[in-house]
Amino acid sequence: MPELPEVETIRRGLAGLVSGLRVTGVRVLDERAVRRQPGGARDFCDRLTGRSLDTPRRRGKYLWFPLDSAGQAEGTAVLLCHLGMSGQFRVDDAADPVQRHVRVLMDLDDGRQLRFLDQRLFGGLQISTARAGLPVEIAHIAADPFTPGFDAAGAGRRLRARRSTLKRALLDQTLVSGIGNIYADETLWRVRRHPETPTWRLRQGEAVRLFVTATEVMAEAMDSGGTSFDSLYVRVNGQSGYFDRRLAVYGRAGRPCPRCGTPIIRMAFMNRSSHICPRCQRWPRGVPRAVAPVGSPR
DNA sequence: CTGACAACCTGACAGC
DNA sequence: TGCTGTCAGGTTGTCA
Repeated sequence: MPELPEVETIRRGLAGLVSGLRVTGVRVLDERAVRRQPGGARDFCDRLTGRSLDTPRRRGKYLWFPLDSAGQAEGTAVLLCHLGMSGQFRVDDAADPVQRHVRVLMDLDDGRQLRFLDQRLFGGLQISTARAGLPVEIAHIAADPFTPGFDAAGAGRRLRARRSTLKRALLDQTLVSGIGNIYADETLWRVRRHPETPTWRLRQGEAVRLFVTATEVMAEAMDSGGTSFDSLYVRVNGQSGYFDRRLAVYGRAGRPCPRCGTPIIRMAFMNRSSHICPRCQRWPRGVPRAVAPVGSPR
């Protein structure tokens, strides 16, 4: 579900609701939501209780709250969060009924609760340490296009140095972070490139253009509050995003391409799907369509 | 370095 | 009605 625009929408919502509030109590309703915490749920609660949440930060699809940690020598403690496929944050009155799939409840000192929900449990929370402003677990994640000082030219050079294909490269969080399946497909449609185009085939200007386009798509999505297909992605206040109305190809197989009217097709990609316009995004010249399985007849 | 694949999970939906 | 299979926005680790 949540890619960069959704995570950023959530971050902004949380910034206005919980920044500066103190966590007075923590309840882990499903241990799997904190399985990345080395000391388990007990350790998670101990390390979070009594701390104040600073304004949340984000890199790519990761979100974290610096915790007030004056006097800590070896780094700043943070509450690190990844939403996986179905993670959500909600801020509710402590007396409000607890929604389905709530995994962690955090009491705040203004009488409300920060609630972490996650249907599929691919996401999770942990208490971590930040060094140089970055939680150590995500030091390997590349900057995203909205990171101050983002180097599009450098990203373009690294993309062209890869011996891979465009969609794989766009999804690679160690090249540029934040882009997921939706925005990769939308970006490739805008630049009229097929997902299987070899990375080394782009000229430098085209590679930079690819990331600039991805940035534009995601900025527009943020303006719409993100993309909601169902209740698995909603904002902190429960509202849906509405960028789905602006999608050109993702999830639109069989519907007309907004540019040329040709029906959009869905194709298998890494146990998932790619959505393309077969007319705007031609198969790259000289690239074999498919490799015949070894030993297959004729 | 690159790719393929399994694993981590739940639930909605289609088809029989 | 109920069973089975398929699919879904992501990341990580292992193996070739």
